[in-house]
Amino acid sequence: MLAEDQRMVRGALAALLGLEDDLEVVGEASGGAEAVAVAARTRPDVALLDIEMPGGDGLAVAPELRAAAPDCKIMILTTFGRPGYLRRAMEAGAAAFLVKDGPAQELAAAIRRVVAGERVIDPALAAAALSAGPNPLSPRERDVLDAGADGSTIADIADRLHLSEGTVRNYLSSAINKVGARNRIEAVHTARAQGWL
Amino acid sequence: MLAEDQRMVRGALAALLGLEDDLEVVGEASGGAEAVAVAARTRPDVALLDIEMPGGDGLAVAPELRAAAPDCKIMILTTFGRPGYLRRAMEAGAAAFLVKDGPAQELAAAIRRVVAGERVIDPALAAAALSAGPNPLSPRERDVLDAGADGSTIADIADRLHLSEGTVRNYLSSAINKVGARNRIEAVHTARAQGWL
DNA sequence: AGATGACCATGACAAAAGTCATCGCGAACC
DNA sequence: GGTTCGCGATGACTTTTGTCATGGTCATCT
Repeated sequence: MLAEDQRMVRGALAALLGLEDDLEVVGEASGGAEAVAVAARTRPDVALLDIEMPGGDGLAVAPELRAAAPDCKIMILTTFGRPGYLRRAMEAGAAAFLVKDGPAQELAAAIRRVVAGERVIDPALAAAALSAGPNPLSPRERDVLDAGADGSTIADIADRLHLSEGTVRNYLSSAINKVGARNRIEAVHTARAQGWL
Repeated sequence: MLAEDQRMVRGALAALLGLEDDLEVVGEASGGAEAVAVAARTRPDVALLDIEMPGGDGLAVAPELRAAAPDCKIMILTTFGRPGYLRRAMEAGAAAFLVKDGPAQELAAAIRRVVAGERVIDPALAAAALSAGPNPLSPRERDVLDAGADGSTIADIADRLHLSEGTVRNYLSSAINKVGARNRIEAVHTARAQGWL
C-alpha cells in the first residue's frame, strides 16, 4: 500500500513498482487517516508511508496502523532524512526508513528485504541519529516553539495554549537555550532540521 | 528531459513516462545547472523542470535553457502552486505549469499538449495568480527579508548585505508593512506562500 | 524640468522579545 | 523521605525589533 499526498508522485511511484512483477500496489491513500482505513480494508503486506502529509503524518499514524493491520510491515519514505524522524520511526516500530533522495531501484529492493524480515536503514542516517542524541525539548517546550513558528506573538501563543505570557516567555527562552539558538526563529529552524518538532 | 533533485521521485516519474510509448526520457538532471548542460547535449523536445532544486532553481535557469536549446519547450513541475511562481514561470517563457498534487495522468497529457503547441496552466491557479497581483516587494526588500528568514539578527543582515543596521530595519519594516504582516516571521511566511521570495 | 520611486542613511521612540531569580505543585525515582 | 524534574506563574530587567520622520542621491518616466 502507498500513502503519499502528492498524487503525481504517488502515481509515479505506483508506476515504478508496477515494473516489478513480484510487487503489486493493492491500495493508495493521500493522508494519514485514510492510510489506516485503506490498510484495514486491503490488508497489504507492506505499507509505504510518507511523513509530510495532511491528516496525521506517517509517524503519528504508524501505531494506529499497527493496531488496524498487525501483520503489515511499515516503511517510512520521506523527503527529509532528519535524525529525529528516524528515531520516532524506529520507536513506532517501522521496518524501514528511506529518503526520497536515494536511488529509485532502492525502493523495490528495500521492500523485498522488509518482506524477508529485515530492517532497512541508511547507515549514514542511523549514525547521525545516534550521534545527535534524543530530543532535548520537553513536550511543553515543543508546543510553545511550534505555536510560535508561524510568527505568532507571545500573547497569541499564551492565548492559544491557555498559559500566561510569562510562562510562554520562559518556555520559549529555555527552548532557545536548549537547541543552542539565538532567538525563536533560529530555534524553530534547527529544531525542525533535527526533526524535533 | 527530466530535472528533479530527488532521485527516487525522478526515477518514478521516468517510470511513469516510460509507460507511454509515444514518450521517451532522453536525459535526466538533478539540478538547475546540470539541466542546462544535459539539455544542450541531448536536445530534448521538452524539458520538465522542478522548482525546488539545488544549484539554481527551475525558474532561474529557464532563460539559460532557452538560450542553450531554443527549440526545447519548458514545463515547470512543482510541489507548490504559488501565484508568484506561476507568474515568474510565464515571464521566463514556460509552456506549462503543473503541480505535483495533480493526477498522474495529467503529466503525459500535458506533455502531448505542449508538443502540439499549446500552453498548459491550471485555470484555478491562473486565476489566483491574476487576483493576487504582482510582487509588491522591491528587490532590496526581498533581499533583506530573505536574509532574515533563517533567524539572522539585524546586525547579521546588515553585515552580510553591507548595509547600515538602520537601513535594514527600514527595509524590513516596509516589507512587513507591504505584505500585511505583523512581524518578520509572518512576513516571510506569507511572502513565501505567495511565491514572492 | 519636475515627479516618481528605489536606494541608503540617521536618530528617536515604543513595543516586543529574551533573560534571570524565585516561587509553588505534583509525579517519579532512589 | 529527600531529590529531581516538568509544569505554571510573577516581576524586574536588558536587548532587540519595529515604526516614524527626515534627508540625500540617482535613474526613469512624463
